Amino acid sequence: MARPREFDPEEVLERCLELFWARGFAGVSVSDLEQATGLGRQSLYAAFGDKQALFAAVLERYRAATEHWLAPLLAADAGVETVRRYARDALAAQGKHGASGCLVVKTLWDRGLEDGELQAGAKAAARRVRAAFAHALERASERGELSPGDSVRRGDLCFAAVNGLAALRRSGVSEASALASFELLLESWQPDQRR
Amino acid sequence: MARPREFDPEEVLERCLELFWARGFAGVSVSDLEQATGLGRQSLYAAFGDKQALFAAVLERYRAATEHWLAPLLAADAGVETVRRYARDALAAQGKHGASGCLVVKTLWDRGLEDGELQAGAKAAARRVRAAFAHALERASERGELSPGDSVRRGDLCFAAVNGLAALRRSGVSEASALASFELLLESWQPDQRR
DNA sequence: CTTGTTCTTGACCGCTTGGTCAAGAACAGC
DNA sequence: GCTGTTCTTGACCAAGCGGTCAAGAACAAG
Repeated sequence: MARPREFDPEEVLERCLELFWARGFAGVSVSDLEQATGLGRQSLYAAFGDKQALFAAVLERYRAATEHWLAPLLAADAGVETVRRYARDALAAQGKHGASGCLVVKTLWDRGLEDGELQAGAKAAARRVRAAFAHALERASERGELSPGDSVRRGDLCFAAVNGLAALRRSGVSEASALASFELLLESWQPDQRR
Repeated sequence: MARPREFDPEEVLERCLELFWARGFAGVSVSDLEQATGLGRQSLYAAFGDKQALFAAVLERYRAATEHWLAPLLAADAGVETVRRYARDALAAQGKHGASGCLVVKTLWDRGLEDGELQAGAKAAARRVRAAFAHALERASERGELSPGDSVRRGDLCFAAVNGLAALRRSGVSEASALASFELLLESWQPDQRR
């Protein structure tokens, strides 16, 4: 029995996500958020709490979205092609959002967010991604798509490489070229490499 | 015929480098710089210009330092071991400086430094590193340490991986473990991999 | 229509930011 | 020991920051 909200919180979070993703937590001012969302300041604060809480909500939304991307890697039929597709999609998504790399990883860098809460969440999210890579690669090994090897370590290398691709792109490499570099990684583990 | 400076500019730049490296351009306030260097504000501004110019000087210093690290990769006798050593040293250096990744790459991310000047310089520096990797890998291929392949693309992958290692470390992976993952990359290109 | 609760609007707060100004301190050249 | 130039010190500035407050607008329930 009161005045209803005039905006859709999900939509607002989406706008905020774009900003935070592109510029980082510290790089976005509350005024920027007002402008991007079209909301008044008090509306934002009443709905989400302070800036850090808003960022936490945004990060959670991002995490949920990536969870969807991770699903194929965690599936039983995951394999090399799944990893390849993940890298391609991740690269494409970053391209659309200003080639900013993974928001979770960016959060790991960000100082000023050292309250532990967010950092711990980001670390956990990163661990999930690494585990998903490891799982897919392990499956691929079992199926004979890859030569036998330490899938966990390979997963970590994939994680590092995928995140490094963002740096590569920033330095002026095209999306296609960056992806080709990543392909090299998967190819090198093929068992039947040209005999 | 005037009052001489009471501080060593090089030493001051070194202090500033530590700060900028750990926290990024926007994450360091001029007051922080005063405190870290022990200098008054006017001394800083008189000697280096504004904050951005100071950062540019710091970045140049960093670039010069990495140039020294790059030398072995560009030498004629460069090979797999050289690349391995570079990755190890880079990882160790990052460990000492708060595991913050390469300052040049961080600069590429940083918005607010979009004046073009710095970004262009950072891009060029990144390109030099990539070229150095490519050179070392090409030499290694020629010498038969590696299977034949596209050294440029391999170099880019090395660049991505090395930079991704910083992300790996941030997510909680130990230095030794991160290095082991990188080793995997070099191993996978060995021509005599177990037959 | 009235009432009660929530949302919205916009002014406002203290604080920090990057940057400047002016006066005093310290030295080189004469 | 002057004199002139530079360096240093510390106060100061406008602007932007994250966050709060109070009053008005809009709706649901009675």
